Amino acid sequence: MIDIKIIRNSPEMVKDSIVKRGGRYLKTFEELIEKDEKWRQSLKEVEELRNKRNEVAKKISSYKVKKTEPPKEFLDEAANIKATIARKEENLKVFENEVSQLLLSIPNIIDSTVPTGNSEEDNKVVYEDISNKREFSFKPLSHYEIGEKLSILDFDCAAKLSGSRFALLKGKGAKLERALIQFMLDLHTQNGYTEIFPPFLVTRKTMTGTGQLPKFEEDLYKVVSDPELFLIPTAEVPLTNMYMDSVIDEELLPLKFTAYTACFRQEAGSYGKDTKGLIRNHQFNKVELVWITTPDYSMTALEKMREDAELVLKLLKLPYRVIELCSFDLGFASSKTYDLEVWLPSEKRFREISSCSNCKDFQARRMNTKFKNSMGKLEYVHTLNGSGLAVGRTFAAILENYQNSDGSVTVPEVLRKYTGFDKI
RNA sequence: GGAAGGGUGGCUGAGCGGUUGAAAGCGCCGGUCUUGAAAACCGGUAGGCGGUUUAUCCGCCUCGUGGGUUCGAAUCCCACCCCUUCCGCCA
Repeated sequence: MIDIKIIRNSPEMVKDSIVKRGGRYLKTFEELIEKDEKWRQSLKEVEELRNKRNEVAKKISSYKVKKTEPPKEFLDEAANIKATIARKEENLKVFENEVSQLLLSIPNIIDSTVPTGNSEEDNKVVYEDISNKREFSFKPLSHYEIGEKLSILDFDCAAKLSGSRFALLKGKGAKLERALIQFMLDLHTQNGYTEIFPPFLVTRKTMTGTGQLPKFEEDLYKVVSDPELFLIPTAEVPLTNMYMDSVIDEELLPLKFTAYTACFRQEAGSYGKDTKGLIRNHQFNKVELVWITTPDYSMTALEKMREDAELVLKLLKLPYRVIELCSFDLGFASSKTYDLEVWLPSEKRFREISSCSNCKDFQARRMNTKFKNSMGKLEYVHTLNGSGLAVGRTFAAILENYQNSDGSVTVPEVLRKYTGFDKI
């Protein structure tokens, strides 16, 4: 969440940021301002009463300590105040809850360098590497056509087991998926990331820490037998929350984590979109990157993290480009985001394969994660996350970009020591 | 799932109804001593929120979480969560 003091001191700046996102949150914002006013008024009243109560209690205490009876008028006054407080506190609690819910529903302030835009058309291409883009002498097939022909992907079987938007990998396909995970993790751990294998189920509080809750509950899978537990939609959630409610030594920063996890998303609201193949499934694999840094370093960290994710594509020799998301397309928790997009020959277009975001102190404030700065003061850390990469989409990109006219697929060189075969 | 014990400041750990927001130690910051460092000694050192200021004061809240008892709760009661140990079950 953003600092409510910033909202109070510069409401126009925050409003401007919300408008640039497309104005979806304007109503919430205005309601927040209104409720905050009421809450502070109510708080003032209650605090004054509590102050009175404390003073009377202190007076009574001075008699009790001396083992003498306090005057009856003190006791009566105290009882009186108590009743009033109880009434007013109930009121206060209502405002307090409303304000905190509203505050949790306001998106992050966008960074000043983010291009303003009204649709994803306004996203900016900042880099392109198509040196590995092939000219096909035949009509390139889609990854699911290739996969099904080679019997390494079976969507019918997956649908039988689980319904739509699931994949079943078989034989060399299953092994290629595993090889990709291993390759990515090895690469990142060599680059200074600490590998984590986190829980795939996390609590409501954890989901709130990174911003998936309370706004986006309909995107998550929940556990029916335990309403506090949710399946992670990304490893960003457990990784970033590792330092929830704690103070980190500044010397430990930046912390860099990588993890492979399965990810689970309901994909509500994407009916009819990417219904075939590996692009948009309810369950998919991803290798994630997370940084926890000091505020002055987080923008540099974003560039570094993006490069670490790009390296995977470079080594796999896949054509890709880097997009800087415009204000409209920016995620809820992010203040600045780069997307990496890989070339899919069958679609003749680039598709998102990684998203690298600087969330600044937005998540840290929700998680209560701080560090002690050089002045000895506690300060919120900055958090960043990025995919390094989405495994299923990488799988798809390999099938498409490395397909041969005879229907076979060549395994990228860097993967061969993991797969043990060079052709599918 | 059952039983017992426990969750206190950045950390360790005392307190178990009335100036206790909290002893002591560690750590950290400043100072003395020293050519410098260490040691020793002296002093300082929780966070959040509201108001007032813009840097000063006042107030409120916080001893796992949420309720309750009381004029007053870290301290008593209830529920829940987590940790440790033992038993049971189990990949």
